Amino acid sequence: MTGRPASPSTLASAEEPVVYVIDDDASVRVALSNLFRSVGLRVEVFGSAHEFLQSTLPNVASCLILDIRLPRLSGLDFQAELAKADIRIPIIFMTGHGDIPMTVRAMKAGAVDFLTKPFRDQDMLDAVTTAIERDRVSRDEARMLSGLQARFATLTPREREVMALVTSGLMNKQIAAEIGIAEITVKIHRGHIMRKMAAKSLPDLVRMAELLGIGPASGGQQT
Amino acid sequence: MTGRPASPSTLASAEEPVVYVIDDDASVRVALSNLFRSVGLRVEVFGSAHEFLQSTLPNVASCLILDIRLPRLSGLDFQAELAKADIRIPIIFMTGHGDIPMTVRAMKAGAVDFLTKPFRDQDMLDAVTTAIERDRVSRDEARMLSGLQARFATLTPREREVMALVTSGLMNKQIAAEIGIAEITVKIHRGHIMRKMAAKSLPDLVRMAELLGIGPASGGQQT
DNA sequence: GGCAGGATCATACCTAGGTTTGGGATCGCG
DNA sequence: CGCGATCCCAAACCTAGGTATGATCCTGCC
Repeated sequence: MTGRPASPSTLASAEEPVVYVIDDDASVRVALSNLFRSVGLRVEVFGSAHEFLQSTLPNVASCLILDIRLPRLSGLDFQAELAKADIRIPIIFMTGHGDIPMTVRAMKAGAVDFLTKPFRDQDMLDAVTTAIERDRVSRDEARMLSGLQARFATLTPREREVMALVTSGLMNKQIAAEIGIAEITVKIHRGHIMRKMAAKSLPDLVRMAELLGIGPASGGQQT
Repeated sequence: MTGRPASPSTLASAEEPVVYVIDDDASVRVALSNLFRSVGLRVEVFGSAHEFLQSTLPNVASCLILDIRLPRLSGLDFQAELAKADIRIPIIFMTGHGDIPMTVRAMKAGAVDFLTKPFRDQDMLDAVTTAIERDRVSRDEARMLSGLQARFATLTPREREVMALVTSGLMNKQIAAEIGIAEITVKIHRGHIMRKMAAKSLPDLVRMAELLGIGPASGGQQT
């Protein structure tokens, strides 16, 4: 199973997940690489965090395995850096001599697992399975949300305002009074909103508004 | 979650939060008790998990502090037991000689923090603040949800069915065709639903359905 | 048996939502 | 300066949603 699809598909969940391993010890890289390949997982290994950052990451479900004690940058600092750069990827830490505060910090920051060396292969594989699944879900959600946001971005300011009021449950006439325009104009805005957002029904639009975090305070507040 | 205070108030967030401490070492109990009292927090101390379980817990924001090494029951097992008994309370672990796997297990199970003795007072206070706030939010949500569920329980089977279809975005005539009744009957059911659920608008009802986890999965919805 | 609650439906009537057609005003930009 | 985008509105017209009145039927229960 080495066939690498060159297809420009956009569905992360439809492609082969990847496991990234960062470790300065070549023997660790080889061992983990073999372990993952033995269960049919794609693996990419790196000798340092720097190398990892310079590679271009495909948009597929993935996870990152790294030692808490990296050469230049500590694993925890690297985790924080990824978060700051908005690179969200589930992390599994390994450590030979970590301590509890480190563990707590890593787990609080969202690490999937924190394995002490030597660990059982099965523990690592379980952690990777969890991490990949978590990333798959997270990517699916992110993709859906970005589609929504793209459509929302095509709305004019007025339309966004009306959408917030519509999804909050106000009637057209109330919206008209609220923003000082005629009811017929609200209806027209509303029609545009439904078409631009590709909402099949009002409940549909309401759910979109929920995902977009649109409350009556989001668009504009007056009076 | 059955302990109901006799007080007329129902808002946990409006009452004084409580910190529960379970430790078999009296000096620890005293020290922590003093620490929390010094910042104006209510404290209840217990010498064992058993004692804690036998007390009736008031319905206020709270958190639990316990040593990973409890006399009879380990802190981790106690955590698991609470979860199994559906007693949700944020837990802060303390340990004198814990290890990393313990820490990981506790954090994965939702522990707020895992402090190694000796810890700085401020670290404990920070953890408690986080835990109390988390519990406050969680209790507020639970209370809101239980109100919703109570109202949903007053719906007849048919009304529940119609509610699922309405909130999924179908028109009355489509719903009528779907379940084989007249459109007028759907309208009547719909009116009952809005009144029983105390929904002020369709968007309102849609959001309730979201919180209740009601999908178009006709028939029954089991999670 | 009779009563309550649930489910069904018809008629009538009203309100709310939505589109089309057609028009007008403002504003930024090439 | 004209073009396009945005925002505004009216009249006409149609569909969808919602309520009230009154009625039938069934079922479980006292």
